[in-house]
Amino acid sequence: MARATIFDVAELAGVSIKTVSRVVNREPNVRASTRERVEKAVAELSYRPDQSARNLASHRSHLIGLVYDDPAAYELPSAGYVISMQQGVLSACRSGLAELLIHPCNYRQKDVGAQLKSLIAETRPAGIIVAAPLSNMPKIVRAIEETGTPIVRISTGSKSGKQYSVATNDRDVCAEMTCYLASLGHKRIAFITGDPNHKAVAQRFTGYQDGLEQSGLKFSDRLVVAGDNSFGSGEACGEELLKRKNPPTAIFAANDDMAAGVVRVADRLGIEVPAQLSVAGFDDTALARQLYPSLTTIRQPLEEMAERAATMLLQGKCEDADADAKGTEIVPATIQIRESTGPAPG
Amino acid sequence: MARATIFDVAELAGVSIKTVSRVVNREPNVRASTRERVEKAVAELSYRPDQSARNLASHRSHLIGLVYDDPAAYELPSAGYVISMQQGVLSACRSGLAELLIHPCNYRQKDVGAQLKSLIAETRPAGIIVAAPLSNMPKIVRAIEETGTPIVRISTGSKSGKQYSVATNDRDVCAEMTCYLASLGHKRIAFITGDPNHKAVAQRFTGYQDGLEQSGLKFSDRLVVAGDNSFGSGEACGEELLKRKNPPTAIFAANDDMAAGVVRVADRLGIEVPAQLSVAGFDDTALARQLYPSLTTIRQPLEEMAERAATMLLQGKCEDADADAKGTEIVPATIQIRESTGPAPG
DNA sequence: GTGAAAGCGCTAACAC
DNA sequence: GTGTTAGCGCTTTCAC
Repeated sequence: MARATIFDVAELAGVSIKTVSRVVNREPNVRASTRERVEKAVAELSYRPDQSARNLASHRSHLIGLVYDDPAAYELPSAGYVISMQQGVLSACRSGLAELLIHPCNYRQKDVGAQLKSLIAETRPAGIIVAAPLSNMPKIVRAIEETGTPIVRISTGSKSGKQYSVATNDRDVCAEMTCYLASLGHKRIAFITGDPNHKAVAQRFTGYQDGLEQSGLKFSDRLVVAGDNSFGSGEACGEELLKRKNPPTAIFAANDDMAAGVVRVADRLGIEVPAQLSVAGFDDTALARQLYPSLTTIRQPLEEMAERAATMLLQGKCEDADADAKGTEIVPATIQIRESTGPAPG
Repeated sequence: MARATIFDVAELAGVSIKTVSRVVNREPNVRASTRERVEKAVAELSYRPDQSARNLASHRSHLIGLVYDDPAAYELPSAGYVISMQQGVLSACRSGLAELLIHPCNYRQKDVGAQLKSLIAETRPAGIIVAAPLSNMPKIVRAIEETGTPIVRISTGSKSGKQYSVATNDRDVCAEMTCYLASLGHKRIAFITGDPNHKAVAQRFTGYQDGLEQSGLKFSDRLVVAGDNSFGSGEACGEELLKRKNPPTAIFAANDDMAAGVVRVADRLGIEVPAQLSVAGFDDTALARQLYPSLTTIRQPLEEMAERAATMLLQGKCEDADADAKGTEIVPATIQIRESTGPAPG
């Protein structure tokens, strides 16, 4: 049995194909009784509209493209980050009759822009979601914009009002975390910065400074060490900080992987966490819960952010090039207090 | 400027659209000089064939569907598993002009079969890759088979010769790991089993038994405890084993998450790893390297397996229903020795 | 080797 | 409210 087409359904329901199309696409202007007849025919023939035909005729697909930094390009731990976003987009897709096309890409390659344009030309997605840190790279964003495809950035930090984006309050929540550490009696709170390409990570540093100020502590760049977002760099930075004559009593790392590195190095140096040292991270990766002691961290609402982004796209809210209408939705991050932080020693 | 169509290219190259089609699809029977002219025109217009039109006309898409167990359905740590497979499929897609459509699905839902059929009817993928454990579930595999779509199972363990599949040697490598532990002098080697729905995990248990036998140790079901693949169950099983009067000196868990649970519980009980207890896992997740002590485990060649599967599909090797031609490719797993295993105490 | 014509299954624009 | 008619941009015959 060949698969049913819109003609088969129309015939069985005794209507024209246009009416079937209306019903399938949930358009208005169909009498309830007609709608029912059509729906019955659809069910009976287990009719599914062919997406290719649909896309071809309508000049758009029902595909959402999700573009993110290729995790294979360096380390694996961003797996959770990617999966969360995929989940978010997928749940929006399920209620929006769409499918998800994933496209990890390596921004270090010269021709990323061209690659993205090819992808778009071939698949004509209904919209593209670009995740951080790519969402902050002009060459990526511009390449997509040039195709005229609606784009939503999952960004972080800065509200650049030029495009639609979904962001979280990295800065504020980092200030909050810093205040929390200060409230535990810590006076020397160190910060490990991350990959400078990652704008969000820079925002976290600013938030740390805000938090110090709000807590009446004064900022010292001696307490700031530069990591690169990796576990290994967390170990290195942690070691440097902890081997000083007057080491910090709390270390706040710009992501969980680096925080995990600090915990590991503390263990090796015989420094007890949290009795002698408090450690906080950012991201709330699976690692954070499984570490011993489990990590106090900040949960980014990635899944929700991705879902919002996909919904914006599917509702067609991002079609117009009208800059005024564009805006940033903020989905707040939340602090997760676990075992790695406690009262300052002494 | 509207995007170029096959007509524009044909006109610029001074040939018919059919010839352009031949060049683009790498078909034979085109004179080299003609091919060149067409390629030049393609480049000049940056022509990209519209996939929708292509699919519509050819009754097939260039999409590969990847179906796997929805990680949101329970815990997050399978993120690495999913990402690895996606990477593998993507690298095959890049050289095969295809795109990847991901479809996590929850096998606990009654209508998974119908959902899969809808997906297939709508997107008409060139083929479907089903990952373990779904690849061992008849209702899933059958639903896909009924649509006539080529399918490759990423399986594990059993070579069920009925379908094309890519598998790894779970059983053999677990025997090897067990022998390795025995060679370190361990006599009481415990095993933590996993989710019974996961056939591969059952194979691991069989491999453990093989390994004991090969090492001249006798199997005792007192040394076998049932986990459910989660970190928490690893903690629980580890605690049960370690609180005995005559505890095992080595624990081999059917996956890394459970092994991590054992390490954590050992730490809490003041048992040193690996001095007093050796712990081994399976999967080589990111966690394995980041744990302290880092985990001796088994690396599954997931990415390679997924790439093989996608390549099989893209080469059209899975079209015929001829059962004889079908077979299982084996990609071997390898032992990764790290810090969590060492000589037996005493 | 190359080309002409006929669709693929749908949506869009308009008529009724 | 509903139907008619043209395509969308390709691949597929099959003819040359």
